[in-house]
Amino acid sequence: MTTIYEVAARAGVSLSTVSRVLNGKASVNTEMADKVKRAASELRYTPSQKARSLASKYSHAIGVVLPNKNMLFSSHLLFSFEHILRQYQKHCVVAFSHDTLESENEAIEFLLSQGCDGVFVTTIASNPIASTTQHLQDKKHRVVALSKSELKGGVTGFSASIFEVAAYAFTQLRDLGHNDIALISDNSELVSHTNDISPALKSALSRLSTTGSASFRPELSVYVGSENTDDPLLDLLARDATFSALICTSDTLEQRIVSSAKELGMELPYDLSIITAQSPDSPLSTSKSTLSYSVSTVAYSTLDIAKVAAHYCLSTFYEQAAGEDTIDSTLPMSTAPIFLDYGSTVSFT
Amino acid sequence: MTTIYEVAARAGVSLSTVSRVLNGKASVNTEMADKVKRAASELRYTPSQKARSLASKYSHAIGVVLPNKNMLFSSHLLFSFEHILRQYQKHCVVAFSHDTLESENEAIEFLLSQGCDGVFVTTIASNPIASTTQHLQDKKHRVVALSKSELKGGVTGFSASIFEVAAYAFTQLRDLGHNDIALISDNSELVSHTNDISPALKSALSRLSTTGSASFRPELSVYVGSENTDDPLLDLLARDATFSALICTSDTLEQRIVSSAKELGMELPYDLSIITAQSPDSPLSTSKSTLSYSVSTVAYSTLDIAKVAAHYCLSTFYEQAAGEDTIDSTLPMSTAPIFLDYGSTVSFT
DNA sequence: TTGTATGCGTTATCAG
DNA sequence: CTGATAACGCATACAA
Repeated sequence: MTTIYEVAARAGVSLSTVSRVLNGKASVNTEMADKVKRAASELRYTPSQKARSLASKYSHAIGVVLPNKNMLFSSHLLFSFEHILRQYQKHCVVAFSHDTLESENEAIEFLLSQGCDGVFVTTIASNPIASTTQHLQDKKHRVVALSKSELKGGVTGFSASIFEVAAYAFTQLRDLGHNDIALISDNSELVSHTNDISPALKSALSRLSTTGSASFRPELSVYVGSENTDDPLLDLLARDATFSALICTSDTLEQRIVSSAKELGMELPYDLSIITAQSPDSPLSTSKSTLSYSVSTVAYSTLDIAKVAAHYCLSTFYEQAAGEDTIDSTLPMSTAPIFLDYGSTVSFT
Repeated sequence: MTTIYEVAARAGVSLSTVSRVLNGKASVNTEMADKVKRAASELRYTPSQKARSLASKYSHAIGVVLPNKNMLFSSHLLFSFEHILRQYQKHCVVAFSHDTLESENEAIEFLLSQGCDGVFVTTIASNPIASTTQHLQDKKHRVVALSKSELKGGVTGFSASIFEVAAYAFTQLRDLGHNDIALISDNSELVSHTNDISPALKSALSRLSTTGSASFRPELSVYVGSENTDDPLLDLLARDATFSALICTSDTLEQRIVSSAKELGMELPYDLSIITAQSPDSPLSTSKSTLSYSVSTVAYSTLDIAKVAAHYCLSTFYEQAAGEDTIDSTLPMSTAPIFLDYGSTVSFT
């Protein structure tokens, strides 16, 4: 193991100079810096993270708490998350929860005790964040959470919930010229008891409307159907609902709608445009490519979620305000990034 | 942050005594030990991993290189791996490869440079271990690999390959009383060019035969069919092959065999027992429960692979020879553990 | 068995 | 802008 002393000796300077050059903190004489750099590369010097973490405030380790459920989703998320953070010389320490509040807290404590600078909690499946707030209160600044619903108690984080995805589906359809849109769901996050769209969805809609490209259209009419019947589509039509587009909230529901539409002699997507708003933690089906009809899927992209998460972690755990544009911004970034996901999606024609 | 000094002060002993008690290395006076323990728990003392890793030889961090492909498999593996190692106070640092030799080596180097005691490489998808041997030569003792095929160049590790799974399928069928068994596959690891079972499978078979519960039966007759025809089953039968059981090597192949058998009027599993030898890195299908016929699946259990991996890591990276029985041994452990996997499997009747 | 002293490789805080 | 020197918190060889 080659140390900083050896580099200093070879470059003929003091070790503090070497440290400065390699960390780029203070300003150094150019030629000295060159000598140091040369010496370092010649000796293939790699700073010891162990010593570095002891001496400095940071270990550059970020903990990630993963759920036991929805492994496919979370591993894709982890993939992107690690990829981004490695570019910042951060490494990811993982610990799985078993989808209980207790095991999740155990995992957080474990990661923190192992010296992580902070922890990213992705256990959105069981969504214990809200109730665990008490426990996280004192270590707020060391935990970033990804939740299905809104975060409470001032815990840093963001939510990737179905209503934001659904709202995006609405705007997509609206931008395509649809003014009469139906939504079939029994999800209480989307549909309220009065069989109307939920307040959460409404606010998500208005958020998107103001930032969206198209102007807000108040004349948009929305029909809400329940998926809890034999034939949701027929049921909705029987209520004199007239709509040219329809949003459903799961793959299985979509299958039913499509076959039902075909039985009714409808042509897709001419008579009816169908779009599936996929929940972030639902197992993303990859069999879409076999569909012969035109159906769109809108869902969170794990890459985008990872970008936001990385942003939050970097700015929460470190001074380093790795701004929205510091991260590769081929894609825009916001608190609620929404994107078509997985190439298997068939787009509108 | 409460340090070891404060604990020592509160217990009225020296800091080295505290260190000894907490690490259980040397022998200590019982009552002193008690005082120390009490003081430690009262102060909620948590040893600093940062200082510990600098002072000692180990960081207690184990790197895990994950592939980009077969995410479902590798995340299940990671889940078990992390679960086991956490009990040994080890934590897992992950880094993904992008299924290229270059990115895999990058990941290994990154993890090592971050202070990991060793790295567990699970990139069995692209199986680059054999060719990267050169690069791992000098850090042999810091890398444990999970490979699809045999490891070369003395790299520590083990293989979880299809032929070991297939061999297990053979013994299963043999133990059920089948003497005439067919194997349908085009996998060169299983079937050699002469349309016979491959040498690797043969040796795996004999390995299992000696350790298995049942005695070896040399009179076992094996028929080998190709899956590369319209109707593999019919093809095999046309060659006057008589067998009561059949092994196939993938889910899709199994589907074909089953439907073919039904067309031929066969009753499953009375006329023909079918077993699927699932490759370790194949996406484990969870839809088996919908099958109405009796088919068994034999595959590596990710839990067992994780156990073996943990064993290797513990004994390779640390003196700590976490023997076969140190690890929870509800299930037996060997270099090639084979088990029924995922509850979705339908067993023989 | 217990306490003391030194080292681990950096970063950070000072004087110069 | 540069070079000594003191932390960082713990493990460990060594002395008692």
